[in-house]
Amino acid sequence: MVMKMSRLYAPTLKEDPAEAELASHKLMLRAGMIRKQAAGLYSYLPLAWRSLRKIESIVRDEMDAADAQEMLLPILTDAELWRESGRWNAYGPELMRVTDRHGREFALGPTHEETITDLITNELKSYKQLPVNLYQIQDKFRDEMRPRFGLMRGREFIMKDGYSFNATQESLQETYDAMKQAYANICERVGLKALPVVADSGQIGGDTSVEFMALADAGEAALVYCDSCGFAADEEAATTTVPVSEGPGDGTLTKVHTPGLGSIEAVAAFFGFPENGTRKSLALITEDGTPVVAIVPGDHELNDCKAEKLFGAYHLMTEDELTEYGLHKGFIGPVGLPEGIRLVVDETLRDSKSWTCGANEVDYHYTGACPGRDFTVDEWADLITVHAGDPCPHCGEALAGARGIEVSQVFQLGTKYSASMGATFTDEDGHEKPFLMGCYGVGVSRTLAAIIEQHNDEQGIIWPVSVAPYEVSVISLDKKGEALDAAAAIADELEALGIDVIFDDRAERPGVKFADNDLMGFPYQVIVGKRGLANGTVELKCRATGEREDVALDEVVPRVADLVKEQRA
RNA sequence: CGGGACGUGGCGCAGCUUGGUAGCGCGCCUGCUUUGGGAGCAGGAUGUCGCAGGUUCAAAUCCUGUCGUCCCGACCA
Repeated sequence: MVMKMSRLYAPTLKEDPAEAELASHKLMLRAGMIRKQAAGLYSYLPLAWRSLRKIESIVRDEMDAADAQEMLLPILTDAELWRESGRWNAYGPELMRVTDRHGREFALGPTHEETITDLITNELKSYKQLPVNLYQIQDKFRDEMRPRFGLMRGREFIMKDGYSFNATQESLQETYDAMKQAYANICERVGLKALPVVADSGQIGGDTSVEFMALADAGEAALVYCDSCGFAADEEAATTTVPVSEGPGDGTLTKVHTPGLGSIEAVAAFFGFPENGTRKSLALITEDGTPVVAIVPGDHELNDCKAEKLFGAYHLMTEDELTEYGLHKGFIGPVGLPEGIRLVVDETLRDSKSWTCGANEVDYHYTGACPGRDFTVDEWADLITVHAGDPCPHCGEALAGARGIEVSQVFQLGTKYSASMGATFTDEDGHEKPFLMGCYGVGVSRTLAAIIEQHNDEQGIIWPVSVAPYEVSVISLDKKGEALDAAAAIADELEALGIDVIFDDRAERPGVKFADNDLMGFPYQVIVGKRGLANGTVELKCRATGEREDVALDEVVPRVADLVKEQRA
């Protein structure tokens, strides 16, 4: 049966709801696709659900083609497993916890490394059974500090999560590469312009990771990419070799009176040098209480993500702590650092021999400070946040910046979970070894939001055919009579050809129908009215281009069917 | 969790400063007219003003608390 729009549960809104900020969020609410239940919790109405199922089916298709097998794990996971992996505490308040009637604790799965590892531990014993790659599509739960932007960051969301178990690094790399390719295919097929970027592996752990970023100004993530060599990275993870200019002076250590110049900007201006020629010194306390001075080029920031890896849960020194350690805000530097303070310097400064930096004395800076000669560096490390304009680490060309929505991510986990949970197999040589694991996630509901974010205009959503809730809408301009009958017949014929079609049979005025159909974004509209029928034609409108064309009544069905089938991914 | 804003028919908002009858637009229902880009006229329904206390003769309005929502920041698919 052809779906009739008069029966469709899709309450549309004329005005933007006050709570929505992003185009995708507004449009999904306006087009009657989603409704909020509570912060970060949404009901998917029929239109959204149809698109989600299409996205899922593309995901399944690609997963199966890459030799992964679908299964389903329980959403509730025993706290014991989480304690074993150490994440019951490490995951923190983001883990939704529930207690059963016996007082036993469970987590609502935010991801399923523990569950899957526990499962296969008992079943996979030999290298001969490997590799195994399993996936599921399921609701996930994360008690986000700040759910926002509709489906972009929900507390309950749909995710495809997959896990591979491999015997060797080569095998893991192979699976990982296959997943990466599958993810690129998925983005392409759902109509997303996405960039695979080098990522930080974050909370899940492990060492190698790539995120797929759907390019969108509304994206929460900043990324940098290189037009010449194709390198791309999450700003959090990007490394670079920033050329640093040497400071003023002839390279001899000189103390300069700089009264009141406690900022990089002021110091650079004072010396008439770019900020890049100065050195920014930050005093902080690491997780284990060690005082550290971290130094980065004056025009760059300390990267929080990198710093946390190095220092643990660190914090910048408070005024009191600065005093306690004999440091002066605005005039901190590497020369004459008080005893006991560890000096960590960004890699990019390795070859710089003439620094302009604080003198550890109020109102004084040094020029010409030279590492090795005037002070000793305890550790060189990658500390800075890379910016657009910095050179590409591979080819040296200037990096461009963009914003993106992280729609999927692949990780090589290594033995992080298998080791802590005692998940081992027997290798060829008879030795027991922990599995090498990979994990692969696609934010399915977020992908839906990202697609809309990339495909919309003033009028509403513009669905790619592959994920449109309906591929064609047939609109009757009359409430009854020949136009209605002709439209009904066209809709029937299209459906018989396997096209997803919806029939706008509503007793609404044409303007209302056009507005709703544009808002809901069906890729093709077949508009049937008396006027055209008198000439034996109907109008075919392409939502994406806005082009309309009169097509003979008996040609429109094959015509639209072909157009649709061509564009199915 | 820190900072900011907001809770008034289904949706978008006004009213609150200076306490006293709850209002507008959209949507909804009925009728007539209209009918190729969100129609016109006429009639109609819908509110414990987030919740709980307090002040007062009287609270949407003032006070206290509380819950919820949104935005900015730290986390992530």
